[in-house]
Amino acid sequence: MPELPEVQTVIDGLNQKIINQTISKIKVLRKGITNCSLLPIVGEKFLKLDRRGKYIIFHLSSELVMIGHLKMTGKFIVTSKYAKYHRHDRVIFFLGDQSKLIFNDIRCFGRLELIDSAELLEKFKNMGPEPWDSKYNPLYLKKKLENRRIPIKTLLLDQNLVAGIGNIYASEILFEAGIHPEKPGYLIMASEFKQIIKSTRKILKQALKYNGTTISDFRRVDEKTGEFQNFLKVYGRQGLACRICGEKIQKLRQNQRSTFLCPSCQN
DNA sequence: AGCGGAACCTGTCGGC
DNA sequence: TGCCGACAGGTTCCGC
Repeated sequence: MPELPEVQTVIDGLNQKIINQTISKIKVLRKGITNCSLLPIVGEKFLKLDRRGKYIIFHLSSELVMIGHLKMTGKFIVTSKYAKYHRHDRVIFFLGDQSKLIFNDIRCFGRLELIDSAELLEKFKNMGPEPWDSKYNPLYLKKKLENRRIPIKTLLLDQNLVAGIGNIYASEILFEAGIHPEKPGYLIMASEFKQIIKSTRKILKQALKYNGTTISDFRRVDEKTGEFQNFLKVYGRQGLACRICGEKIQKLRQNQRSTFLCPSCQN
């Protein structure tokens, strides 16, 4: 479900609801979600939230940091402590103000991990720059892509290249950039590096503005959907007319994942 | 090192 | 109606 815009939307929602709240009790309803017991953070407060790529970083009033990843179907929902449980609720944090923070995840791929704050740098040391970081620049892309034989679409999904892009936005970014998703890294030209960076920022910024994309599972912290699905130009539109040229949108399989493109606008 | 495929889980949808 | 396979926003591990 969640790529950078969805994760940021969740963080924005959580910022309004859990900051300065004390954790009074934690219920873990499913094993395998956490790397260790969450008991050490009972009694602590949520002080501040950060995002790195698709990870949510919960800074607490202690040396410990909780790191969350939603993977495909994870959700954070804040409701009244009296709201009934849902089928896929996995971890519940009871908060001081009579609300509860629920980690709900249909497929159980998502994770909540406690680490020492001193380990944060180490945790993300291999992750690529954020899309708005000046380190994400044409020279950087040239260095990282010039010897790669695999398709640019697959490369954009590599979190060690650039952080936060997933399967929906990879297709949308390459459509915006006018580049064919099967073009291998080493054949990308200098002008196209610039275009990829520009398109990455433009698409992600638009998606952020509309609170992310809801295809099926993604929900905001208040359970509303995102709205960017209404603005997708290729993802999920196979067989429909390209909004620019009228050509039929195609669907491909790359590395066991769907890719969408306009064969006439992208080459 | 780079690359492809399987695995991790659960649910839904389409075809027969 | 029912069964079966394919597919779903992600990441990691394994083997070549």
